[in-house]
Amino acid sequence: MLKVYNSLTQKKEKFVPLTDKKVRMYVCGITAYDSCHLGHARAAIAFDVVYRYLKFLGFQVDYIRNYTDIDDKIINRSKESGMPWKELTGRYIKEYQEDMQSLNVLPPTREPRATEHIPHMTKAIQKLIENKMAYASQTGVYYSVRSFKDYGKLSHKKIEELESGARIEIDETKKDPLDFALWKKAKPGEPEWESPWGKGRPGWHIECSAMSTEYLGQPFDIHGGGRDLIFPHHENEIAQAEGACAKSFCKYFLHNGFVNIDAEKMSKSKKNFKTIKEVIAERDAEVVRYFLISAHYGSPIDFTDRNMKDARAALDRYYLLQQRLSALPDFKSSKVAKAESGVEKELADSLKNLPKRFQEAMDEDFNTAGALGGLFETIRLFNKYLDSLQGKNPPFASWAKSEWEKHQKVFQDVLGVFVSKPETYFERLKKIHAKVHRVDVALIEKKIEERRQARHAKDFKLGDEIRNELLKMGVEIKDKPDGTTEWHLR
RNA sequence: GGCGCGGUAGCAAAGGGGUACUGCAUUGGUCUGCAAAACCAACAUACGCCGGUUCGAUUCCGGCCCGCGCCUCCA
Repeated sequence: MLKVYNSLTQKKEKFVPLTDKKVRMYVCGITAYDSCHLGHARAAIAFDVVYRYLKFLGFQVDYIRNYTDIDDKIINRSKESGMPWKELTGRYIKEYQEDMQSLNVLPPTREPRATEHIPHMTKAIQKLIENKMAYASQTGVYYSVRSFKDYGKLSHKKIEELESGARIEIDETKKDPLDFALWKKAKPGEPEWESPWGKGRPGWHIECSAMSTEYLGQPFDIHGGGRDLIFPHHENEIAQAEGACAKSFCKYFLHNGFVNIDAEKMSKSKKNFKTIKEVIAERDAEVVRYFLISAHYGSPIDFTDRNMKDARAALDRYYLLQQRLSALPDFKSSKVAKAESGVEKELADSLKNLPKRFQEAMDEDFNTAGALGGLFETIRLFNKYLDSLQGKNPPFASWAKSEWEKHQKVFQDVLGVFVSKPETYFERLKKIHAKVHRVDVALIEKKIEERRQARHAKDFKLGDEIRNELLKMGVEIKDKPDGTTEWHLR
C-alpha cells in the first residue's frame, strides 16, 4: 500500500487515486529564461521516480509538466540580450530537454507551454470576476485573496499573519496588498495577448491552474513541485481553481526538498548554483542521478565534493559486481537451483526478499534511499558468495545471476539508474576524470606498459616504483588474472 | 515575528516503542610477488538537550537549543 506525504494535511496518507487505476499528476516545470541548475534536476528526478513507480504499481498515469514561457524574468532577459522572447524560451526549453535526457528523466505525457493556453486562462479569469473573486484595475486583473475563505490551507498561513508580514509594494492598484495578479497589462514593446481587459499577459499562477485542470480535470490526484512553490504559487493555484468552480483542486500535494551548497539553498539569486550541464560534465549523469536519489526526495541534500565522490563510489561498487557477474554462465534450466551451502542460502534469501524490500521502501513515500539499502545488502552477499564459489554448484550460480538480473530490471525501470554496461560506465568515468584532473591518458598507458615489461622480467622493484609513481598521479591500477592491467583515477 | 522541515556513528543517509539498512572513511585480517578489488572482524555505551507517558523510547508527548527554508522571483 503506497503512502505519500501530503503537504495539504501534513501527514503521510494512503494513496488512493480519484479514479481507480488512473493517476492524474501535474508538476510545475521551469521558467525558461536561463540554464537549469541541479535544483531543477532534483525536482525533475524526484517526480520522474514518482511517475515511474506509479506506473510500476500498474497505474495508468497522465503526467503533465509545464513550461513557463512568458513572465517578467523572460521579458527582462530578452531585453538585456536582444534575443526575442520566443527564441529565448525555445532555446532554454530545448536545453532543459537535453539535460533531462542525459539524466534519464522520462518525458511526461504532455509538456504544455503557458503561451499556448492563453484563452483558457482568460476564461478562468473571467469566471473569477463573475464569482467576485477577482477585479480589474488600471494595471491588470487581481485575485481578491480575502474572498477565498480557505486561503492559506496549503501553506498553513493565516491571512492576518501574512498581512502583517507583507512587504510594501509600489505602484499597485490592488485593493489589498495580498492580492496577486491574474492578468498584467502590457507596457509598450512588451509581448501581449488579447483579453477583455486589454492587451497583456497572464500572471504566473494562473497558467498552472488553467493548464492542470484543462488536461486533468478538477480535482486531480497529485500536484508536485519544489518546496519553495508551496507559497505563494501553489496556494494561489488552489485559490484560483477552487474560486472559479467550487470544486476541490487537487488531492495530494507533494514537494521536493532543495539541493544545498554549503548548507544553503542553491538558487539563481544567491548565485551559488551549478548548472546541470556543468555537473554532468564533471561527474557523470548517472552519478548525479544516483546522488539525487540517495536521500529521500523531501529532505534537503547537500552538494559537496565528498558527497558526490561517495555517490560515485557506491555506483562503482554496483558496477564492479556487474562486472564479476558477467563471468558467470547464463541460466539455461527452467528448474530453480537449490541452495546448498550456508552462503548460498543466505544469498538465495536475500535475492528472494529483494523485491519485497524494494516495494516496502518505495511504498513509504518513495523512499529511494531505503530501496538502495536493500540492494546493497544483496550486493554484499553476492560478493561473499562469489568469493566462496570455487566452481561448486554451477546451476545455483547461474540461477542466482538470472534472479539478480530480473530484479535489476525493476531498479532500472523505477529508479532510472544502473542502466549502463559496466565497461561503458567505467570508460565514461575514466574519461571524465582524466579531463577534470587533466591527466594524460597516453602517458598513463605508456607507464603501465613499462611496468608490464618490468614485471614480465620479474623486476618487481621497478614495477612497484612505476606503480607508486602512477599512484602519485592519482592513478590506481588493478592487475587482472589474465595478465592485463586496468586503471582508474582516485 | 508567523508558518514549515530537520538534528541518527568521522562523513552521508534509512529506520522506528524492545537496543540501530546502507555507501564512504579508519584499524586489523584473508587473498595477491606487492598492490587494487572482494570478503571477514573491529568501530555509535543507545539516535541535539531536558522532562513526561510506558515494564521499556532513539522511536510517542511537552519544553528548550541549534540548523535550514517559506512569508518578494525561485525546483
